[in-house]
Amino acid sequence: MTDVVTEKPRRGRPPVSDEQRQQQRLEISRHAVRLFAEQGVANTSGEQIAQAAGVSERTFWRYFPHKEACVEPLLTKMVGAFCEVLRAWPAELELIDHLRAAYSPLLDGATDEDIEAVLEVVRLTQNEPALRAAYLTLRERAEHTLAEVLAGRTGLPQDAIEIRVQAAAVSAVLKVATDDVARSTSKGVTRDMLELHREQIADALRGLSRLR
Amino acid sequence: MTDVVTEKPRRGRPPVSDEQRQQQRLEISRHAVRLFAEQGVANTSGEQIAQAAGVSERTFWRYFPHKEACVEPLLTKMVGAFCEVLRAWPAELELIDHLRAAYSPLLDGATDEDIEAVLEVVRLTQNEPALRAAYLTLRERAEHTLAEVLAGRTGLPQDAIEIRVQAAAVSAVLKVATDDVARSTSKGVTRDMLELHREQIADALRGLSRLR
DNA sequence: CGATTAATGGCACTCTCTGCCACTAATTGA
DNA sequence: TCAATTAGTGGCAGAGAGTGCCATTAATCG
Repeated sequence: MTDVVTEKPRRGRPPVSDEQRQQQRLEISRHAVRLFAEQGVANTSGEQIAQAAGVSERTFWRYFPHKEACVEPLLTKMVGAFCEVLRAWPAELELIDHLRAAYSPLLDGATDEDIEAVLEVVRLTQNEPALRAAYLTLRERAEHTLAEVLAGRTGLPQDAIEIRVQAAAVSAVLKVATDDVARSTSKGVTRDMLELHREQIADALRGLSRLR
Repeated sequence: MTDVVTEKPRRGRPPVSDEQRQQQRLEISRHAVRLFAEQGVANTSGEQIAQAAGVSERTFWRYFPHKEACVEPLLTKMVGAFCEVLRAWPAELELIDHLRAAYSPLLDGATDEDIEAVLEVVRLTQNEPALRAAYLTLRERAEHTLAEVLAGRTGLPQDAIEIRVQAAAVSAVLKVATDDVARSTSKGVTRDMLELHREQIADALRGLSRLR
């Protein structure tokens, strides 16, 4: 009956935990991004990244299917943080108010270096088409998570057009605001700027209605 | 003074016109897309595409910087058509009403084969990550055009946050609706479906306001 | 026809990424 | 402590992607 978990008596070396793997990916990606910023994507080879990260080239290609994917671990930090906040969106609140109350973009749970690194990556995607494509792909994956949250609130199915449109719209708002804050912090980040970022998102959400 | 056009007494073979070049790109892309659909992107080599299109591999790579770009000519047809409609948006009309009045998605100016081909490509992008990335990149380029139109209507600068957000949102609406129509026409297209597509876009635009 | 400029094709070469295999690491049971 | 088992790593070979360079061909003008 319950074949849900066919208890296999595990033997042999156990696979590394998912967190460990993510950690390793993140570590490699830091080196990759630094090299991308210094020399450009085209001038940075997989071999170079692998060497900088202290693994063999073969192993590097096992961690990343293509070198553009090196930006994923860092960008996921940011997109994921937003999704988490959205998950915690209480039913009785307006989205804008919730964000004002709960969204400290990148502020909590991340070190200052991480914030700087993430913004650096976003800036990179603005000049490196290949990285931009990876970024856009990542964002679209995140839309599914957003849709899940929105579906939960409205009772509509997760793949309803209205839900998917709203998810895509929220994602678009976040994208534009993030691009903007990345640009405006190219000469250094201050708390003020990140606060401004949050207000921009709120404003932008309001601006959506003006389309009518 | 007027160095605007330094009249060069042209000599030698003239460069091919832009339209001719686009036409050639389109022709090659048809072969590419057919092969992509038949065998998958990964199993289709540049050499194969070139051979099918009747040009040398070297020339093929001059027309397309990477093979994923082969979907651009067809997809541009669709995105471009929408942008054109938006350009013609009269100031006194609501967007939704304008679309209802003026947007025959892919219907005018395109043969039936073209419609089928475009929808086929969109469907391809849903299963082929590499093509999806190219599609998303193309859409983001189109956002600039949308922003231009929206800026013109509101008097705001083209790079104002509000404008960029609205452009991204409209683009997102169109994306979701297009994905949907592509999916629902996998077994053949009818006029009805395309009409429905337009209504879905209108509905989706309305749905945006419900985010508040 | 010669001079000039554009487009194409061919060749060599680098880089990306994969399949395969040998080797090492971690774990369990005898 | 020693097989047996399973996972991760590195090395090597090779197909394919994409570029630089040069010779050849095509189109145009005087």
